[in-house]
This record gives sequence, C-alpha cells and structure tokens, in this order.
Amino acid sequence: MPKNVREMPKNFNYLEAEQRLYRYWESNGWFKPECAPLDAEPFVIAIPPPNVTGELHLGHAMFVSVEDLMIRYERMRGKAALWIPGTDHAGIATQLMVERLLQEEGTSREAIGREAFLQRAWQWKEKYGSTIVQQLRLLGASCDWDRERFTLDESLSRAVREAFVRLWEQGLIYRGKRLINWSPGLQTAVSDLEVEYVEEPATLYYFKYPVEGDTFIPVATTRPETILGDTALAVHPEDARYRPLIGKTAFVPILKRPIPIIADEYVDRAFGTGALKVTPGHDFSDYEIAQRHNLPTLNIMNKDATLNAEAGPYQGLDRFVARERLWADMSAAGLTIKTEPYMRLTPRATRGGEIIEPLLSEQWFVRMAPLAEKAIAAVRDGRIKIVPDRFEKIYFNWLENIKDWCISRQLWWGHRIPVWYDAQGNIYVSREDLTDPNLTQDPDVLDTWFSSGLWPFSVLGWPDQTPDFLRFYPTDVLETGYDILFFWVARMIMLGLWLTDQPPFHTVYLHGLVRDEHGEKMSKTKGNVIDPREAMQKYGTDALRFALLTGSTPGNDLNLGERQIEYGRNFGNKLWQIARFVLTNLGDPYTPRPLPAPEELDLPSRWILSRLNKLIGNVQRLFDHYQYGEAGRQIRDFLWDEFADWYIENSKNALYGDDPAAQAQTRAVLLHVLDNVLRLLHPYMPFITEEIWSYLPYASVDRPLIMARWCTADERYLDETAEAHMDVLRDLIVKVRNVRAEYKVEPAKRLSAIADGGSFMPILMAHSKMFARLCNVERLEPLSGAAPEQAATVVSGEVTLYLPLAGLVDLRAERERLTKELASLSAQIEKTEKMLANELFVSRAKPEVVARERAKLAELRQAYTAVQERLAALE
RNA sequence: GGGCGCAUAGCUCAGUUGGUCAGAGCGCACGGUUCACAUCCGUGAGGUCAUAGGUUCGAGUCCUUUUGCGCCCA
Repeated sequence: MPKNVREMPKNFNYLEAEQRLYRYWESNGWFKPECAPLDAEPFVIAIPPPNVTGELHLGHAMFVSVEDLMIRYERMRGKAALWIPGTDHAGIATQLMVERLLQEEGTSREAIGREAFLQRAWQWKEKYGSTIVQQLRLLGASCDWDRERFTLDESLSRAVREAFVRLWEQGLIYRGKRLINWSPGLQTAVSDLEVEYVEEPATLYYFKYPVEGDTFIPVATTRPETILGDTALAVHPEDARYRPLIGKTAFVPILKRPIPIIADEYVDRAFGTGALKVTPGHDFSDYEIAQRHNLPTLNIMNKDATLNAEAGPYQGLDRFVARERLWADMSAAGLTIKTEPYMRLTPRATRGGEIIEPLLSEQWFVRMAPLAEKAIAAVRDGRIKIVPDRFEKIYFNWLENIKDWCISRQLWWGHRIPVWYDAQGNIYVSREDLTDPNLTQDPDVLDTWFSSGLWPFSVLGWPDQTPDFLRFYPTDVLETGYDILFFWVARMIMLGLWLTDQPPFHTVYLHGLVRDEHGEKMSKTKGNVIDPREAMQKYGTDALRFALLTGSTPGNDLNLGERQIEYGRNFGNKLWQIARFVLTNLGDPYTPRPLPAPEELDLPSRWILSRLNKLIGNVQRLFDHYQYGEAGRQIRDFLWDEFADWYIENSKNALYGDDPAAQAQTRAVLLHVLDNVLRLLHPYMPFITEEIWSYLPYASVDRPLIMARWCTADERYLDETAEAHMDVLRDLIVKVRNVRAEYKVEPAKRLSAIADGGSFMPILMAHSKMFARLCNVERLEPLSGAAPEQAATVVSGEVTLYLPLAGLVDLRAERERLTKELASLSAQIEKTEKMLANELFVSRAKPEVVARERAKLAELRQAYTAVQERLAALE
C-alpha cells in the first residue's frame, strides 16, 4: 500500500529530539529485558555505580557510551538485554560533603552525633543523589531504571551482612592490631590501594646514634620524629664498618631509651650511612624487620598525627612540628651531622592528597589468599576473559602478591560492621541487629568497595534466589576503566566466585582514560576539562558518543579534543542529509518494493550492495572482538566516502532520468542501504538514527529502531566483479577531475572525452552518464582514428580517455605530467615484477595473493604502454 | 628494582588472524553558491611507520636490542 513520505526538517534538532526520544523509549518499556520474548537469552551488564556525590564527567560519558552500545547491540540481536543502573554510597566522599554542609551551618558531625548525622546524610542523598543518575540519562543510557539500586538499599545491605557473616564464619574475616595506612585528616584507616606514592623533594637528615662505650653510629632518615619510636638499630651482617657493634646497645637520642643493635640482610649498605633505624610502629618495612627479630612495636602517634606520651617531651606536638623541635634539640646536643636534599616517595591519600601515616591500629581484615586463588584460576582457565588480554598479566601479578584487605573505616556513612561486643570484649557477629542492651555495636563501617564488590549479584537480589537472580546471574560483561581493575573488578571476581560459586561475568572489557587533546590529564586547575554536558549542548549527545567510541581502542587512553566532538556532529549532519535525500527521492506516495535480486541490478547498485554487505560482515567480526572503534570508523567511511560521495551522487541519473525501472530499482537500493546503516549506527548514535528511522515510510510507533533487528550480511550480494568495475570507473573519474583541476578548467565547463577502452569499452559506454554527473564529461565517444593532439590523457588499466582541451593544454605540461605518471607506473611494475619473479613468493604465498599481483601487473603494463604511446605521439 | 603500554603526515589518531607504491580527521594550498548537505563538494601537497638486528617469499603488523615518553606494582 503506497504511503506518504513525511518531509524531514533541514537539520536535526537534537536538543528537542533527545529528550523526546528518550521518554519515548523509556515509557514504552524498551529498556527492560521484558520487551524480549520470554525465552530470549539474557544479556546483562551491571553498571559501574557512580558516586552519589558525582558530577558527570567524561569518564562517565565513556562507560555509558560503551555499555549502551553493547546493550543496544545485543537488544537488537534479540536478547533480553538488561543494564542495571545504580549508585554507590561513596563513604568518604559523601561524608565529607555532608560535613562541609554542617560546617557551613556552624556545627559538626561530632556536635550533632551519629544518628542526626546519618539523618542529614540521607537527606542529602535524597536531594542530590539523583543528579548523577539524571545526567546518565542525558547520554542516552538505556538502563532499566525500575531496577535501579543504591549500595545502601535495604536489600544490598542485607547482601553485605550476609557476605561479612559468611566470610567470618569461614574464618576469612578477622580483627587485629596491625600497621595500617592512616589518614590523619579523614581520621580513618584506608586500604593499600588508596595510597599512592609520589616522588617529592624532601630532606635526608644525618645524625649520630649514640652507642654504648661512648661511640655512635651515623644514621640517616627522612622522618626524624620517628626516632622517638625506634626499637632497634639495624646493620647489614656483613658490613665491616658496624659488625663489631652488633649485639650492643644504642640509645635513642634525647629519650636515651636503650635499644639493641641487630643484623638484618634487608639493610642496604649503600643507602645513607648503611645503618638503619627501626621504627616498627610507623614504617611497613621496619614492621617486618621487627617481626623477624621479635622487637617491640612502639606507637608514638595519636590519631590526629600529634605525638603521644611515648614521645616524652614532644607529646602533643604535631608530627611536623615535633620533627623541627627534635632536630633542633639534637643539634644542640651535638648529635646532628648534616642534612641534604633527597627525592622521597611520599605516601599520599588518593583522595585529598594528604600524607598518610603508617599507624598501629585495631582493624578488620579479609584474608585474601584463598579468594585470590579462585580468582586467578577463573581467568587462567578462561571462564573469565579480560579485554585487552594484556591486563590479565597485571591482574595475576596483583593477585599473586595480594595482602590482606583492611575493610574497616572510621566513618559513619556506610554499612556498619555487623559485630557487637559485650563488657568482656567477646565478639558477636550477626546477620540481624542485636538489640541486647548489654551489647554495643562496632562503631566502624565497611570500606565502600566491600559493597561494590558484591554489586553484580547484590543488585539482582542475592543472597535470595530471586527470579531476577536466577534469570540474570551471572551477568555477561563488566565494562569499566582499567584504573579500577584492582579496586573493583578483581574484588568482584573474588567475592563473586567465593559467595556465588560462579564468575560474576564472563568478560571484563576495560576502556582507557579520557585525556585532553595533548594527552594531559584533565583537571579543573589546568582548565583543560571538557564538560560532557556542555559538549552535548553544543554538538549533541550522538556527536559526543561517536567521538568517544570511534576515537578509542580497548585499554588505550583517548586524547579527546573538541575537534573530535565537532567532527561527530558533522558526521551526524551528513547522515541526516543523506536520509533527507533518500527520503525525498523515494517518490510520494511511496510504494513498497523489495530489494531486487543482484542480477536485476545495475552496476552501481551491485557495487554499493556488495560494499554494504562486506561492511556488515566486517562490523560483525569487529564487534565479536570488541573492536567498536574500528567498526564505527568503517561504518563512517562506507557512509560518507562510498554511499554519499559515489552512489548517491550517481543515483541522480537514475532518479531524475526517464527509465522508470532504473528509478524504482535505485529507490529500493537507496532505502535499503539507509535502513541498514541506521541499524549499524544505532548503538553509536541512538538519537539521530531513531529520529531518521521515524521518517522511513514503513515506520510506525511500535516498530522503533531500538527494537529493530541487527543486520546480517547477505552473501548473495557480494560481488567482486562489480567492485572491480566500479573501481575502474571511479579511478577514471578521479583522474579526470584531477586533470580538470590541474589545467584549471572551469568547473561548469562541459567536456567530452574520446575513449579507448579495449574490452572494458561496453561497460564504459554503458556508464557514460556517470561521467557526465561526476566529472562533467558530457559525452564519451569511441576512439576512431588518431587521438587528438590538443588533449589531456587519462589512463586506468586498459582504458585511455582523451580529453580535448583546445587552448587549455600546454603540450609541454602534458608531457611532463605523463612522464611523471610513466615513472610512477614503471616503479610499480618493477616492484610487482620482482615479486612475481621470486619463485618462493609464487610457491608459498596464498594463491589469491599471487593472482591479485598478476592481475595488477597486467593492468599496470597496459597503462604503461598507453601512456608511453601517448607520450610518443606528443613528441 | 619488576611489569605494561606508547612512539605512523604539522597536530590528534586508526591500521588485531603478516599480503593491493601507507590511511582518516583537523590544519595547509588551489577551486567550487540552483537542484540532500558550506556542519558541505572537488583536487592537491605532506610520512626512511622511533632505533638496530632477526624470522618470513613478504613486516607498520611477529621476535630481540637501544632510545624517549607515560602508567602500574614494589
């Protein structure tokens, strides 16, 4: 039944369309797996939950683009696609946010107390927690919002308790007094991963360590205040300088506390003075030495990084003040030697950047070795694959050297540790709150990553065997940035395998970090930040997504400038204009017509359909290997460089000509290609493709592109001959254009050409209109007799075209041009001949490669002869 | 100290089972306003694919070396 074609506006109004389309998709339930048949195979991604405190940045834009692409692709393949959204309570970040709020009100968390503070935190979360989620929607994320989760939700908190209790019961969680990383500013323990070591200029202090017998050992340190906590002096057992002193007693400067001089191979004889002061309470390496030698561990520091009573006269001073004071006192006592500048690896908090202090403290830990073992095995035996695979090595290396995980945090915002104590200090661990008034709950909360580590199953209802858990767990792909491979991915794998006995996903896809145009990290202070919201306002969401998706390869960082986003916008416009052209040329009303069989089609149609189906095959192969960037670029190239520049340009002949059959055929092909390209591009640019789709003559509100079927290549349309023939025609046309440009022929001036085409003559003559359309050569005439003298010559394979250019062609210039051409041909011929003369090449290379080279050589020789003859004629 | 990555046109980057004188965008030069698109069209210039060796009939692509830059771990 014929249908009217709606006219498309001149441009895509993305600001209006994005919101409308998003509502359209969401309100029809197409983001939900339930829109697929009941027996459809599921495809599930659990979103990397952004911090509730978060503001949208390009990192979010990146993961949303990639994951939405995966989800939309699998949905179009007929799977029950489920993308579970949610947010992370982000313990430290959120707590700081709320504390700042309180500070502005002139109060503090300590002043209002825990209950009131948590109330305020929840209020804050209710008010601002949806900001980031709303921003994800702007990016087109096709998440199932009915399944949105928050790590502090009731059901996820139950999962946390279940996990904690189970690990406790299995002896994998323990409480202990250990040296941990302490953040004095935040007043909490942090894990190893939350400390980064930054090389910074510091001072190396040399001083005399008094030793019994009125002598001394010179020692160097970067942190003199720790002298007060020394419990030994260590030297290398084979160090001749100090060997006689081993076993003797040294005296802590100022405090005059006696400590032993021990021998340990750990000591680096070449560093400093070759003698090491041992401070087990405030240094991780020293702590290990102390363990080996049964040395006491002395804690000299309070939680606010002031010194305690152990520091004697320095009690109450901040560590840095104490450092100065002690050094001055030692200097007065004649114990100092010298100071020199020194580059030191300073431990700093990943969040906030303050200096972290190793501190002896009672904390909760997870014994990681047994969990790590399973996690290693799962990747080793292929149950989990990491893309790109080089990260597997990094993953193994970390897990094989894993340390126990400090999971308690001295914060209020988070999952409270489900442990109670009685007056005697007995421990009660429970899934349910214990209300016995004689018990008090541990005041600490768990590391935020502990709950994130359960995310892929806790969001689906675990530990309950809910319908969602049964249907959608394990999930399929975990997609995130490589920077949280240890923080999050490895922990999810460990906890998932341990608690659910299954890998939580079969594939880990890691994307790179988004940097600025010149590879610098984006930061507000540098002012090189691209705000995704601004970019979306300016260029449209599709433009941003396309730039992110096609600008990157898995695991590699992406240098993104505004130029790339602008280019995305330009590409979207090109697509829009192509669609506008196709649709306005379908005939109105449009009569549906199936795509003709290959043998019924003209050459350009056979060519473009061959190219299209090759593209579909390539895209499929690339998608199978997660090569979305390359796939997107190939779609772009096809659409712009082949479909628009050649097929569409040339189609005007048929469309505006007087052959109804050719016109109908061309219309069918145009529509078919557009239809397929929209499907291929939808996961990249969902908005513009859906909008264009709605203008297709068979569009209807319940057949949206988001639910359309993914393309599959139709091999019947692959046509090497058509491609080869079109290549010759295109090559000739480019060369004619080139001649026109070189001789500055007015673009509007119509030329005619004389053709000497050999066996290609029939094809050439049959497509003479193509020359008229694409290089303004109005007539092609077969050569009869001698070639005209006042003409430029164009050669491709066995075809020679003479372009009579009376008055325009300078014979000398033409000879020069042809001589250059001849030299180029000659070089290629030589190379090809050499290759084919090599018997090893002929015998060992793949037959099709050899055949291709032979064909190429024949073609080159024909062209060479033609050019040579022409040159001779012009002498 | 150990590991990983990167090094291709002025700039930013593609180039994944090794095979058509090496590709794109931006920038540059020249030319283009009726008929889808100036968010565009046409033509062109520009590269010893960091270095040295090796494997192979054939290497930007695989192996080894050196240099520079970046990241991770200790």
